[in-house]
Amino acid sequence: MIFEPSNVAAGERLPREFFIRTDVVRVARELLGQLLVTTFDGIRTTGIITETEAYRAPDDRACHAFANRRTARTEVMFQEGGRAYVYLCYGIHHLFNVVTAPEGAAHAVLIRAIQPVEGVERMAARRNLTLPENDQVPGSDIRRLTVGPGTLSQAMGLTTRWTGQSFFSPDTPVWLENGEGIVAEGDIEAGKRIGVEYAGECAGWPWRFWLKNSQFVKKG
DNA sequence: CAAACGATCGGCT
DNA sequence: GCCGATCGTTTGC
Repeated sequence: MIFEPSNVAAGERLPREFFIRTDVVRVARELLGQLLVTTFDGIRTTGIITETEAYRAPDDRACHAFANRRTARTEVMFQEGGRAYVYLCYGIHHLFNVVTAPEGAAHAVLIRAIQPVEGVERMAARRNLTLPENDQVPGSDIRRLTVGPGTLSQAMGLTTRWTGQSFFSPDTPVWLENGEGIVAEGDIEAGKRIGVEYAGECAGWPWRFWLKNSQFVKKG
């Protein structure tokens, strides 16, 4: 069965067919507007994906599995799409990626930002932030909750503990749901990926995507 | 075994 | 805009 946007109604889980497609750049675009869900602590926390980046072995120097090099850390990227790849960055930040493509191809999409929907209080607690009493409080910008790959992972309770977790196992605490279908091309902007200057010409590839009209992205 | 290096964040100037 | 924190992973000796 081939994935078709019309096959999945709003609120339903994204199926295996969505993730195992071979074009990770397209999947990165089509993850925009979808809903990331976790259910830790018996509490459902969700957010609309607003910013993503594609990473693709073997030709992408910025990808951890560049040249299809297998290590203990990157092995999960070679597994079948539809699971988490979470790794520790700078010794502090847990970065959550969605593994894509069939088994053997190491492709993944870094989730860079979400817009909180459900469980906002729990997210704030995980972030050690106090929710603003109103929108005018200086320094209380709600974006500090879930904008940035390290901060959204913390808000959602996602750590390296969950790397390899399938979105389809019966008791999984993490999965994705259809938001409102595939976002139109005109509502998406693209640019260079962040923090990959070391990757030579790959650093210039426009594989970062964000919702043009969202406040919940790094710039804007 | 030692050491360098991050797909970042937040505080400070 | 700049800079330090912080530690698992990876690679080199």
